[in-house]
Order: sequence, then C-alpha cells, then structure tokens
Amino acid sequence: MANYQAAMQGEKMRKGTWIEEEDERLISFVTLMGERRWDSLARESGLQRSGKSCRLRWLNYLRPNLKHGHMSIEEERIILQLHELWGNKWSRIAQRLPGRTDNKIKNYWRTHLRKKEQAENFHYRLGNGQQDLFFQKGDRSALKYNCGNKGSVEEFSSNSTNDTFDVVGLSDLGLTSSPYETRLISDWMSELSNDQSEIKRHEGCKSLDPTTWIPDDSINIWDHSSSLWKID
DNA sequence: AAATTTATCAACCGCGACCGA
DNA sequence: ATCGGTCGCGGTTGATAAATT
Repeated sequence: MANYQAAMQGEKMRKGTWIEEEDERLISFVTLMGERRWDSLARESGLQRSGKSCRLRWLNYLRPNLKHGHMSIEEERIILQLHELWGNKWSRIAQRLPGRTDNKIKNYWRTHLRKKEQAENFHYRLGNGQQDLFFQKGDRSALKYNCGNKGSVEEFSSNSTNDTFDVVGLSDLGLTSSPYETRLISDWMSELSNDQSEIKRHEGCKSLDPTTWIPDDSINIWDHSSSLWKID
C-alpha cells in the first residue's frame, strides 16, 4: 500500500516553507512529467515532499501566469459578489479570476473582506455630514473585528475624542472606543464608503459581471511560449 | 527600543469524489 | 463490488511581518 509506505516515510518528508532549490527541482519535474501523478512525481524528483505538497506548491505559487500582487478593486468586488452568490466555493470563484488561486482568494476574503461582510450587520447611515453608527440587536462582533481582538467592546472607555464623526450609537450603548480604536473605526468607515462609491462606479459595467463573465480563450494562461524558467 | 499584539498568507490536514484495475 | 491511487476542496494552523503600546 503506497499510502502506507508514504506514511511510514512521513518522518523523512520535509514540511513547511519551500526553499529555492526545491522550487527549481519541482519546476523541472513538472515540466518533464506534466501536472499530474503528483505522488510519483514527488518520488521521482527526489524531493522529500509529499505529492500533495508538490501539487499545492505548484498550483498556488510556481505555475506560470499567477498574479502575486495586490487584489484590485475590481477583483475585490468580484470576490464579494461571488461569495455572496456561492458562499465558500473558493475554487469556483477562482475560475472567474484568472491568475488568482482559490487559496489566495480564501485568504484574502478571510483577512480583508469578511470584515466588510460583518460590517453589513451594522446600520450605517450618511446624513448631514454626520455618520451614525449603531449595532443591530445583540451583534458586537463587527466592532471587535475592527478594533482588534485585544479587548472586548465592554472594555472601551467612555469618552471619544474623535470629531470626524459622532459614534452616536456607540455612545448610546456606552461603547465608545479609545482614541486608537476610534481612529480604526474612522479609517474603516471611510474605507467602506470609498469602496461603496468605487462599486457604484463599476455598476454600469456589464461586461464585468462575474456571474456571466467567461474567460477569454484568446488569453491562454497556460501559454508556455514565454517560459519563466529554463530547464537544463 | 523592546515587548506585545495583530494581520497576513503559505502550507498543512482531513475528507470525499473519481477512476481504473 | 471493492480497493488502491490520485486529485481537489475547504478549513485550519503556524511562521513571520507589521503595527501598536
């Protein structure tokens, strides 16, 4: 049983961060053997890695035409929209974002966008140059997210020094934050309102509807003609 | 300047689906 | 029908960078 053997060799298997030499070796062998049969590829390459680890490293980091930079506003919008539509179907969402892996999207959503989704539990209103903010019944989790985990909302001090907007609802609940925490909320609120206007600007852009958008076949992300590496 | 906390993201893990023998 | 091998997905962890006190 190969799995058993692999398990028995487990102690010899390397884990954790890949080093450059491993990457180079993996790239060579994927180029030779193709993107399949990862267990045998791992064995034949001599890498002390599981096939699974090799596959993951290749798909999430080494394969050509991956985008490694920051997510654009447009990509963020698509992720939010599709997540709302499909839930945590990361691989499915990734299909709509060429160059982005499911893992990347999942991480991005967890670290950046979940906060905004939580924010939808807030009642948020703009008016007379003032912003009122208060919780929906029983939900304080969003504030905690945006103020870090270091303290519960109950620990906040009672006087806000922030005059850019009045946290009326928080005051009402005795939940006004410390200056640092208030600044965080303020930054976050302005970020949120920027995003909303950004989203509005794109609303008329029919071709970018992620639910109907189909990758352009003329752009082949597997085109190796401009190979990123040389094989000796 | 040092200690502590928080954010980020690559990598791991478990599980289920699929396929061929 | 079932068994082993493989693949892919989604949740979670852990290392480390960045921010804050």
